[in-house]
Amino acid sequence: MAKRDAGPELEFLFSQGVPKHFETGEHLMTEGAPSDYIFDILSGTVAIERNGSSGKRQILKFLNPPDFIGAASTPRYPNLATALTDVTTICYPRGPFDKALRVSPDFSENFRNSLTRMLEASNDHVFIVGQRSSIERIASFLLMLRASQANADHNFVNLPMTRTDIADFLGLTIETVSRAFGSLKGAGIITFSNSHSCRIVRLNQLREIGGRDDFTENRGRI
Amino acid sequence: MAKRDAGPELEFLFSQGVPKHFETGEHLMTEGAPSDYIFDILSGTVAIERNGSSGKRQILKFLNPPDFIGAASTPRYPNLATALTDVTTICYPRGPFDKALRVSPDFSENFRNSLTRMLEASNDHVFIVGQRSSIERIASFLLMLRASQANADHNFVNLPMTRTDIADFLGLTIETVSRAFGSLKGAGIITFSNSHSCRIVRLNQLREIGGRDDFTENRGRI
DNA sequence: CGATATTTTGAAATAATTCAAAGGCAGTGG
DNA sequence: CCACTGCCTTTGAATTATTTCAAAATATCG
Repeated sequence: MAKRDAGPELEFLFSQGVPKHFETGEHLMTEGAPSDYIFDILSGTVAIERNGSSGKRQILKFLNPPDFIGAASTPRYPNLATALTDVTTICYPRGPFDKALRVSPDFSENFRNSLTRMLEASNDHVFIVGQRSSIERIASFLLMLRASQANADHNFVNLPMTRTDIADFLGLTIETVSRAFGSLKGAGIITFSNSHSCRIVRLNQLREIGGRDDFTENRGRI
Repeated sequence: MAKRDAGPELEFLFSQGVPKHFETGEHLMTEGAPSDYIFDILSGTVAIERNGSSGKRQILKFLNPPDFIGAASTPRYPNLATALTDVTTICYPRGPFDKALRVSPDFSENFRNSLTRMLEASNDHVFIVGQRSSIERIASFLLMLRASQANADHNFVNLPMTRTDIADFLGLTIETVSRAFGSLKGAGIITFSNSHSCRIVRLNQLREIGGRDDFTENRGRI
């Protein structure tokens, strides 16, 4: 989320922020609810998901600090947001938020840039799910997590979500996810201490499998 | 694209617009090229695509009037834009465009809403490719085209793109696309006059298969 | 009309899913 | 502290949807 450093309207917006806490499994917003709030994530992991009429579930994004939720331009949220861990947020009402967007070009530009990044992340997601094998998807996924987690040990990756969540994010089943992790492990590319965290042992091989060059962060660059 | 009705900066921006024409197969922009221009599409169909290192191709979006291209916040375009038909555009340099975004809250809001809609369309895309069978993907695709084409005959759908393009959009092969069209035809749900246009005969059945309720346009609504 | 590219159809191969069961881990209560 | 319970994950075997490879049919274009 765009950070505080200018203007009385922004000061006002930030003064309107209310801390909100969610426990694992709670919904920050539900499909069809009025899109009255925007949440700035301070800690924890949130899944944005869509539940199809046929019972299918697709996770659209995993969000972590400093992401925010509630970009919807529609009057109601189109998707469901679920806390995968304990989550703390600051919750801003949409009124002052929109006001700040209109009044502050800097704030507006920051928000626009965030939207663009989310759009590019979605494009990456479509590419992964549309074109890649299960092992490649898992490799890309691990690389994405690695990039988004500023761990002291860069090759240690946290997996706060369940296998079901990973499967629903990557368009696979939990069994396929498990087998893909298994074959990366078997190839000596990653190791597991427990099932919710792993260590990348051969980063270059993982990058090769994951197709590092195919993603936004690494394209369109000088 | 946000349309003209206010302010001197917008007047200036619009005065800077240059008409550009592209023939089938030409690129409006290429991966890694400086993102110096934004194109307003006046006619024709453009594919935004990503070509993976392994030779895989994913079409991220099919764009038609009044869509625009070049939202990239990065200094270089991350994706490739290809004209699928003859395409006419107005090309705006990024400088005045960004200036207009900073100066006009209305213009900025329009652009932000466009970005949000694109993001929601991407989310739909992820859902389709991640969760649905080949026939369901084709059904959704036909419904999307139907919605985006304001044809006099609402159940007549143009397919300006090739089967390869459709396959690369839906994460399938051309053979699977062909077979899926074949089974919808066999079920009497659609008919073909030629391979680049079809008629929806049983819209409700197509909607059932396509999962109409699962998409942004039909959710988050009152 | 002939040549080339695109689309459709067919048969075999394969990646992923489904169904089924075992293994591992965390929390609860005795 | 240990056994029990329930949940999540892993592994196995069979099934299936989609892909791949190959060829025929159809459309497009000079």
